[in-house]
Amino acid sequence: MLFQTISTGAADDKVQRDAVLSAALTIFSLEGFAGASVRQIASLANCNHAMIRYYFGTKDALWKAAVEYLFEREKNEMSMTDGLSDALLRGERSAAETWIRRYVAYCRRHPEHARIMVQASIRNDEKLAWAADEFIRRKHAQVLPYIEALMKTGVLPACQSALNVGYILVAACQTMFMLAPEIEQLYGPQDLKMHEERHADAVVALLLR
Amino acid sequence: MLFQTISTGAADDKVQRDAVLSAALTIFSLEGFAGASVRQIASLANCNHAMIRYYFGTKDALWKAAVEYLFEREKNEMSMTDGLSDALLRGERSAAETWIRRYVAYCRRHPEHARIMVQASIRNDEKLAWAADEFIRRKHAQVLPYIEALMKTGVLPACQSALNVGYILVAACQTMFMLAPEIEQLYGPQDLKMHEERHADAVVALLLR
DNA sequence: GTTTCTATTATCCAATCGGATAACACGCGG
DNA sequence: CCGCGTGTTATCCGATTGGATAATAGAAAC
Repeated sequence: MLFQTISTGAADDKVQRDAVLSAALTIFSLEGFAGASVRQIASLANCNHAMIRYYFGTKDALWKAAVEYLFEREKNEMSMTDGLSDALLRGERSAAETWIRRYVAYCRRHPEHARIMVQASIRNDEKLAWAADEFIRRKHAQVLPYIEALMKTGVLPACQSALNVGYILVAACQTMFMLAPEIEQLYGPQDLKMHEERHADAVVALLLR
Repeated sequence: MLFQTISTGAADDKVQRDAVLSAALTIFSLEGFAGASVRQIASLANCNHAMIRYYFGTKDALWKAAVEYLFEREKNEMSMTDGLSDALLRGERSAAETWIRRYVAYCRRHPEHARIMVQASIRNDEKLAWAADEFIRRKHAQVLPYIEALMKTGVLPACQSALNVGYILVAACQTMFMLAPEIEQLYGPQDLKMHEERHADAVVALLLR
């Protein structure tokens, strides 16, 4: 079985596989795809770099597996009750506020999400096309109707393009945590948990009506 | 002289030096620092990679020279008349709108600025510390008083932290152009000039009161 | 106990990298 | 016309990389 001399069941495979994928997310997000080395990821996950190749194949495939793992985790942590989704589609302000607070909390907990995807979106290569087809397009199709409904009820100001508003909203939520190292470089160590509440307040105050 | 067999004056040095720095900005922003190679940059600038080492030193030094060039250009293109700066410090709405429109236009023209600095701000290394000391701190000291003044007059909603509002504002302006490859991957080739106006409208409508 | 299959590690390889140095070209002062 | 110094290129080097393969270990089947 995976990464284990003494088997204690299939769950171990998953644990160790998750350790590799989690290490991959960390290294890829911090170093970029080109700057990350499979050996570095293996070292962080306490395994041999040939092991990673054996189970995940090429570095590209490892990146895709890590991104799949990332979006799967996001789906679990950000899953919407039907009630919230419906309220958003009705353009209700309280639903928008709940949604923003949950997303800001997610961005604080998992800054590697924005980090890895922003770097992928800057480099216009096959991996971006794959991620777009596999995840990003789907998310746009989910979020843009919310934006349009919120603009219709006036919770978000009416604009020509919901797409632009969507990018502004998402960027407003995630950028500060994505750039946490910059902020700590400028202002010293930060209490990010405090920033989470403060930042969600700011996003709500700035964007919602 | 620089990169020239037959001299036609010192201006050529600057032109060729600018070509290298411009190429460096392009490659660094697209590939990241680790992913960029000095040979690739030299090739884009039509010179030998040893040439770059001769004039700029290490890869780190080249990156710093490129970032210096970047911020110098920004200073030229985004320079404020005293009138605009004073109006912002008085918290005037029209000044805020002018400022946002100019910054959005800059982000559209030079997406490599956000790309290179975001990647630097994610990787917490010596280069980030250098950029923070050299440029970022200064810019914060310039912008945060504007934010505070605009909050005081109610053009921006009052918030606990001007810093958070500042990051939201800057992120709202730059993210869409930084991620242009993603948008084109999703929706096909875009008329970014049209997006510039549309996006500035959206930022103004969403953030200003 | 032996065989077999698979998980794991050790090793190897060609390519590329940043950086250093040697070789070269060529205008300029003598 | 001839060194001389500087701009430029060619080449070399050790390190690291992604990837491939050989060697090994160790549990399960028999």
